[in-house]
Amino acid sequence: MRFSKQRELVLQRINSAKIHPTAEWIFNEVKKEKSNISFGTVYRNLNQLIDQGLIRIIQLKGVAHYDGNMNPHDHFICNECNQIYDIDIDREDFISGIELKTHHHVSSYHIKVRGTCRKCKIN
Amino acid sequence: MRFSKQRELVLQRINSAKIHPTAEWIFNEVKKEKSNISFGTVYRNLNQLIDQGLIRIIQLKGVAHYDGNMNPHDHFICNECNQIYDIDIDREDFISGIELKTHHHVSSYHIKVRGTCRKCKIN
DNA sequence: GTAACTGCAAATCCTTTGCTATGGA
DNA sequence: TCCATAGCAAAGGATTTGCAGTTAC
Repeated sequence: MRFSKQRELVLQRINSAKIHPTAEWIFNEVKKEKSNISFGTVYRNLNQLIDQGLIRIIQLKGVAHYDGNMNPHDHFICNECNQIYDIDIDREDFISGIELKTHHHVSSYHIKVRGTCRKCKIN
Repeated sequence: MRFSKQRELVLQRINSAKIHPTAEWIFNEVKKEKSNISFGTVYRNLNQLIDQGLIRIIQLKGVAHYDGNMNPHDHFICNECNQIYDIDIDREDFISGIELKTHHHVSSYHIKVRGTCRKCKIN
């Protein structure tokens, strides 16, 4: 992968962001420093950074958010303000544990597990 | 909510489906019985069924899938074939527990917790 | 020099919406 | 009758892609 100022800026903004930004947010941020950057470039670089394992994508209501923290961790999404918080999950006393630790009110959770299914393992 | 043949068919297909279908799959299935149904109708009914708490939506790679099983449960998504399996998660020995039970190979998981965050609780 | 990268604009994909017509209660 | 719902087609929002020019190495 060749160096590019645009990709550097995209990664920088994700890593310094306190939120889990969308492509649009990143685009607007990078634009402040490189006013002629295009959306195509932002998306192309985001996909490359994912392929390189430097960032991860979080789909929320069909909109992609990006996260530069590659340490395994989970997320708390507020139903009101839609903000995404990082959380470390302690599996004992699942919900009460989260509530005690974070002071959020938990109404539901969804665990998404990925891997290779038993059918595909054979092939 | 008034009765509609279209909505009945949409719900029926979701509930009898062994997969977690997309709007497109549901549209094609219902079309077999009601050839003039439109995509708009399918989407409108899907959103209504969600509002009524009769189905739930699962976002996967930015595409909506629908699930008629409202019992709290989680999902296993195969990296190869993208099939979505229902799973019941036993929090002890998280990954090994899933692998033993399902015979899938787990490479990662992501827990999405929802609720009201500590900031929004105040307001 | 050349392959990767860019900006731009058009295309694509999924989903929603405006409109007029239809049909359930 | 009356209003929720339908079909159709156009609009919308997010993301990808084709192309011709530019840049890192």
